[in-house]
Amino acid sequence: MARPRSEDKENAILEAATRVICTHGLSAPTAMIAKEAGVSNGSLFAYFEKKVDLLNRLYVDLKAEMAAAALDGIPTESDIRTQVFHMWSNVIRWATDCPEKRRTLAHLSVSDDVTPESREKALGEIAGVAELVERARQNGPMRDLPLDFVAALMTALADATIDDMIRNPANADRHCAAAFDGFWRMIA
Amino acid sequence: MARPRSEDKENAILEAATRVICTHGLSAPTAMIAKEAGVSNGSLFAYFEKKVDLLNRLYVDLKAEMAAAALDGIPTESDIRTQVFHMWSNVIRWATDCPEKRRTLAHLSVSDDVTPESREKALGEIAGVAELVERARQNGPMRDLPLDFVAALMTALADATIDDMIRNPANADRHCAAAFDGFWRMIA
DNA sequence: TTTCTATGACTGACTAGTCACACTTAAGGA
DNA sequence: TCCTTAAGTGTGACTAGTCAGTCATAGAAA
Repeated sequence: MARPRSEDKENAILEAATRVICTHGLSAPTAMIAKEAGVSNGSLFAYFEKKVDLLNRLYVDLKAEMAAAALDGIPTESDIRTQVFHMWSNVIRWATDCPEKRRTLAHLSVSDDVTPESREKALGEIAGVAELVERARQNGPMRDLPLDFVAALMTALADATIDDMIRNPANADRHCAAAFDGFWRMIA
Repeated sequence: MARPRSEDKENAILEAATRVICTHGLSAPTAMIAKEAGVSNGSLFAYFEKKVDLLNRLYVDLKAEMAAAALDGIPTESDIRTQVFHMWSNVIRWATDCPEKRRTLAHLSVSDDVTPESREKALGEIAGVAELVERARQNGPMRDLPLDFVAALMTALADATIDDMIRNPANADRHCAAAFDGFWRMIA
């Protein structure tokens, strides 16, 4: 009986928030996000009751998108090292292809506005990644450590590698491969 | 002939800022920092012209303190692995002993308010750490990579390890040692 | 006609930084 | 030893600006 809410507008707000937060940080005004999305200030609050709600939604969405990118086209017939390297490359390609998404995700990751519930949800989204890491380390020296911890070490290495690749594009591929080799010596 | 500016007050402001930013983030009001330091709002701006200046100073100070802690009591007679492990343990002890400083430093590290100049300065403060890493990797598989990159990988691993130890204190020592073993397999 | 969405000016709360005035220090003169 | 005075520091109420979130009104769909 009434005018339906538009999914396009919600997406426009989320995409605008990614762009604006990338450059202005989490203190980016909602008015700026709304303007960038081509939507009125008031409408933003129709789609997301509070600014924190928008932030939490964005965090989960970006994590899910990154996880989906990581698992894209994994060669399941190949040996495990090849598969994990494929995943490693996927994550790094996603991060270098979408620097705005990565930067915004980095802002969100360290924010207190992102609730433990959202972080839990995001952990669920990256289950596929964890499963691959589990198979990779199961006969290696880190086989008795909690999987979460090993996954965190991998994420830390990948993140530092991406930072380096962005700062120093000339050696990007070489450093990407070298860091993966290091990671593999560590776990396998 | 005039009343001298008090170094105690400056330190009180820096320490108060560490505590307040730890819990309230970088958006902590200057008024709150001044109150915590037992100093008037106006005085804070006598010691630090702008809020960013305080933030930058705090960043460099905390980095220097961490570097000093890292190099404390290195057994220079022992083999290189022992020395690097000593440094690794020092950093991790500092971080777990002063969680407020670490958390505030983490807030500052990702902030755009911290200028490249401050980051450069901080890099100078940790030169001793870099020198040790250089000796550790010089015959290993990462000998041809830039030292900065290898140091960044170590920092990333140490940081992820500290996060894990804080979340999961029961296994702290075991994970600390296991992560160092992994790091050593990676570089040596 | 009903029931919702869309708009943007507006509100109230908050914050970085200022400023006029009060106070403190130390050097120098008596 | 005490007083004067120059040259600052210390204070907190205040200003100017910002921002999250609201609300009255207009308009679209059913």
